[in-house]
Amino acid sequence: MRSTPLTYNTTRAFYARPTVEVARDLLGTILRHGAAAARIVEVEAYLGESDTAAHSARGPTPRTQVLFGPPGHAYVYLIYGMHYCLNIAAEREGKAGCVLIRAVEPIAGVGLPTNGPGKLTRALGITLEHYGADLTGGSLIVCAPARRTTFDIGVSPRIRIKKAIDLPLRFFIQGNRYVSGSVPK
DNA sequence: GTAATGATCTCT
DNA sequence: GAGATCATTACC
Repeated sequence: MRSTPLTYNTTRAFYARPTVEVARDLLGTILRHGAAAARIVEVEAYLGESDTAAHSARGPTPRTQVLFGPPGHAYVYLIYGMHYCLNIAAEREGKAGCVLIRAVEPIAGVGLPTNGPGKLTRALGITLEHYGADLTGGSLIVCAPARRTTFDIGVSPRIRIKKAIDLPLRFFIQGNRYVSGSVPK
């Protein structure tokens, strides 16, 4: 049994920045849900404007309203009728933009694979009940490591979307074994 | 009301 | 490479 790293909660200001910056800075942070903890190793940025691949591209809808609300809140949705995906709203209130958590590295209390968007939500027990949850305080939170670790950040186009596939908005920790093995077609 | 779509995963 | 499986969205 190893001790988990000392951590401090992320702040609202952390998320109230350009989506791409938030996405990059989320790499290496700790996602906690109850007793489960995992390190974020792969993310994708979805921009609110001029990003046809984003759910927020065509304006607010009942589902995407949280993306236009205050940053630092969870956007969870069911995809393909089977899997939940966890996103974190970025940008200031009134402007859409979010970061999809694609893969995490288990730290404690995780007994299932986490190398994929649908897998990590299942492994951490994240469901629609977390829709709109405040990730700066609550049962589901994101913490930053007390000791900053350094790593190389890899960049690539986003995976398995059908629009705007040319944009390099996927970020991951270079060489980390928990980065999803999915390869764009 | 009806139909198309999809930021996935698992098995073959 | 294909199927599972359903909420959301767009359109009639």
